[in-house]
Amino acid sequence: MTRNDLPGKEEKDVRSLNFIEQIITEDIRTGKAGGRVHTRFPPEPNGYLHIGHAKSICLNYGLAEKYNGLYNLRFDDTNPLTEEVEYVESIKEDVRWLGYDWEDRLYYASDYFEILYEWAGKLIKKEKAYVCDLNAAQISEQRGTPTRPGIESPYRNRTIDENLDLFRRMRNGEFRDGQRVLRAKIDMASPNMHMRDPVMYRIIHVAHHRTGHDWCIYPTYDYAHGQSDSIEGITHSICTLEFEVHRPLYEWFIRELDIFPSRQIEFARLNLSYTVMSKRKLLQLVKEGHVNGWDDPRMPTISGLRRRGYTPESIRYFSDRIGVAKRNNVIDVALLEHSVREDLNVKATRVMAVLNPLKVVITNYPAGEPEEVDAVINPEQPELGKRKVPFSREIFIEKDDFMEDPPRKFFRLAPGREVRLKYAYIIKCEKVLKDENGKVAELHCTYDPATRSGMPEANRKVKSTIHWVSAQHAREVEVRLFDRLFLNPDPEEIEEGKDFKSNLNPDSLKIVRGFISSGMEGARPLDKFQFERTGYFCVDTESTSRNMILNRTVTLRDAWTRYEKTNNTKSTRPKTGK
RNA sequence: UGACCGAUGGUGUAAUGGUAGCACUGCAGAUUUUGGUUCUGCCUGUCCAGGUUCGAAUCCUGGUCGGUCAACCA
Repeated sequence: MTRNDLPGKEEKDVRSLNFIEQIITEDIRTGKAGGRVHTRFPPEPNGYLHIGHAKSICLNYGLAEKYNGLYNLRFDDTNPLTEEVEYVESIKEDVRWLGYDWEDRLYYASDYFEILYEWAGKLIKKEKAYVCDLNAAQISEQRGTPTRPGIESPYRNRTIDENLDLFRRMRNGEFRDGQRVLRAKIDMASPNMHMRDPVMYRIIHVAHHRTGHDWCIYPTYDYAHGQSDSIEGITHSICTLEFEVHRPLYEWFIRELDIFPSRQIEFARLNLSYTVMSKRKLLQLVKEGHVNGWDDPRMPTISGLRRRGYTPESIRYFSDRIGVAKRNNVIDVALLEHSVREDLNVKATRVMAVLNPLKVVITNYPAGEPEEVDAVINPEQPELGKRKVPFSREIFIEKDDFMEDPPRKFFRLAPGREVRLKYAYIIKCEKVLKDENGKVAELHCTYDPATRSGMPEANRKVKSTIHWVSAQHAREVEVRLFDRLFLNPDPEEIEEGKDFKSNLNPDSLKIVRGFISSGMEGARPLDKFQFERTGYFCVDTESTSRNMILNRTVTLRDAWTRYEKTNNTKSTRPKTGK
């Protein structure tokens, strides 16, 4: 599946553009910016990228591709207090992994510090900016509130020369952190708080990850972002909703500076059910050890999803499916799961693995005479052909595939019943052996030699087909069964006095020992497989040849479990009042 | 008690004054050597009240509900 080949994309192109596409289409029609489309993804290198960022990346870059434009990667690195190269590297890796190539258009806001400084001087000369000696608390105090206008700074009417001199000395390092700031001179009575003489520069005597000690004054987001867009010729500067109130300021700087007019467009950020998305909360989960790092497969980070077994294609498909609008949304995580299943169904090699073994002895099968049967590599890709799988007298099947006293809708193995062993024979359960606790320990079955797959008798109808692994050929592996990180679709829905972590799912990770036989020789980290009837799995990055580790990406859709669940719920679990 | 933004099935998203469509979820059925995939069918929706119009999800007015904004964060 290539990027422009997403299912559903074509019908979508015929009609129904999202609101941003409509704006772009209109801008192209009217010849704005010469009909050019140029977007950017502007992360701050202070954390890891998550699925919400993926939405933004796919949106920004997808739009550029769709309209034959260009896209940049630009690090918004204007705050040396929180930013680090480590994050720059992980972000680049994640964007590249998603399948996007920014070619030579990798930029940093810090590339523009010099021209930004110059432009600030220009604003001072226009009497549109001034140096203010108030401290942070005073500025905040004087800014007023959303319902009450602010008051003007006593330093607001300094002369141009005095401002120029002070600003130069700020840069020269003559003042302490926080001693003075440069402010835009706009309107302290504006109903928009961001127009009340916002800070443009602050003094921070800290080394910057790229510019080192060259600077001790740093531009704020509002002063740096729009100008960076303008410098790069960004036509459509797409950001999230909370920046909507910044737009008048974004446009004010561009107008006063008389530079290329990039246009800011806001969309609603992604929220996903059963997870949290804020960097702060994600960081908390990592720091407090609720997960094992940023790339823990349960995390909604790009690196976590990658390690979980998600493919770039599945994430791009997902981004395309969720759409773009301005209203707040919560996407059902089931759509994300659907997206990987759809991709992996076509790609993943099928393999049989038993995760919860029950030993079966086929009493009429010769001992010490294993044979090989043919297994399909991927029914969605018949051209891939078949693979040999060893079969023998003693095998493991899944505990869940046997019930001593089955309900009517249970089609699998039970005393006296027949099932088909996939790719092999039909067997019949003759005897149930139990341990001292009365638990089922082993099954004795007989097989029908005439039902070997491929033979005419094999077409006999049986109610179900189960997977298996030959005991003598079985290789033990570690299997990590992941589930949703939170129990509540909205982790923020909490009782008084508790926080979102009280909604953590205690069973989000279960580690079991499973058995595989053949088909996974030479598998490398992140290789993906379907364990037939069970789910999609990928080789973990910590997997070694001695201890192979498989991560469950997602289960297969499962009508039986669903049926079982709804029925158990009714009989065994008392309803909690609602 | 301000300004700005938003409101379409359970969840998302289209329809831009002319048949409310698509996807996910759920349910039912067909096919199936994966209770997978595929296919078919079904359930469920325009926040409320007025107005304009032959005709309103769409335009207007008022309300309701939700979100954003008072970092020298981005």
